[in-house]
Amino acid sequence: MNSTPIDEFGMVLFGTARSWRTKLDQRLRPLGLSQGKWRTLMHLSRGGDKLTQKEIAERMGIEEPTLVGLLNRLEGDGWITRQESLNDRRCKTVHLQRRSQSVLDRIFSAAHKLREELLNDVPSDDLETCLRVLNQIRERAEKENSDPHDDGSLVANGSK
Amino acid sequence: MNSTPIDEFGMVLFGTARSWRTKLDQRLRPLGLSQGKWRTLMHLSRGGDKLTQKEIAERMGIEEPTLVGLLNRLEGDGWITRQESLNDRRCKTVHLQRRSQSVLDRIFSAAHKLREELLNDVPSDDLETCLRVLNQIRERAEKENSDPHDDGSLVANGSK
DNA sequence: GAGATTTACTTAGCACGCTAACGATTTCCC
DNA sequence: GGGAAATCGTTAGCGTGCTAAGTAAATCTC
Repeated sequence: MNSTPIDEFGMVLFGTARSWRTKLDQRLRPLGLSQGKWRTLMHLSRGGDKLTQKEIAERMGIEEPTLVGLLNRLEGDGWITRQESLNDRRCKTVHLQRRSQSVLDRIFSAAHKLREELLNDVPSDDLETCLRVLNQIRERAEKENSDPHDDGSLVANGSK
Repeated sequence: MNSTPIDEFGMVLFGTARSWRTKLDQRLRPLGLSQGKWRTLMHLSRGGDKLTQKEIAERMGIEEPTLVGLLNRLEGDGWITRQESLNDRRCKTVHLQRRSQSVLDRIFSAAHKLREELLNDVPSDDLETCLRVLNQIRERAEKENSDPHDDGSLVANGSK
């Protein structure tokens, strides 16, 4: 009645993502970094000193208030600075401090090493299939909701 | 230079899991439920009124303190009760309230419906491959760490 | 050009994951 | 049997995600 492969797909997806994240957290913790921090630094590094907070949040797939917290901590630790934009005083651009490059190298290296450890004996055909499926699912999930008949009629008798 | 399929695998995995979770959160929110809550109820429903908190946490793949918070909220909302074990007074068993069954039905149904929406046009071969790969990754990631020379000296002159 | 709307960042408050450390109980072992 | 160790639940404190609502600046509209 339950537990078709499809029924457990979500659970496996969540579990795998959590395990991966936890592993990376453990390895980067000695550097004083966490997933949110290194992800932010990575995106900044790719973006090249001219991204606004809005743009960074978009690239990272998180909401702006979440990014604010991350940037506050990164600024407190001295990895980045915020700077008001000249053209548009609503915006702030975010800049890596000079000392951040060395830590970025370690981040990229640790992340790459972990990926290799986790993926090295997965056949590359399978990996590509998996990647394609995941991308397909994400696109579908992010599509603005259809929800043809989500019908509020589910009532939920009780609770809070 | 960058973006081999392998290099983005982690990002895609995280992103897909987040999108899926967010979608489900949105749909179950009208019921006053969140991912943590419905996952807990589901596991309780499968476990059948005799699991201790420790066992539930294990099945859910979360730590005990995390479960404590979830159970507090579920108890506050009247979905479950805690009961001291007779045999071992350190343990508590967790029990679904009668009214929880109807909400469980809706949870299972909403989760199943979402899975179908997200997965229905993925070829089942691909899906199985994907599931197999994910399970393999998770096992690898959860394996007690080897980490033969995680040594802080990783330095990585070279960047990515 | 003044008022309404939109946009960018922030604040406040919640959910849920973690580790570390504590109290109560049980179990282990001499 | 009695002290050490292990086990179970909890509390405390933090990180990272969210939504809702607030402030300041830019833009749109009349």
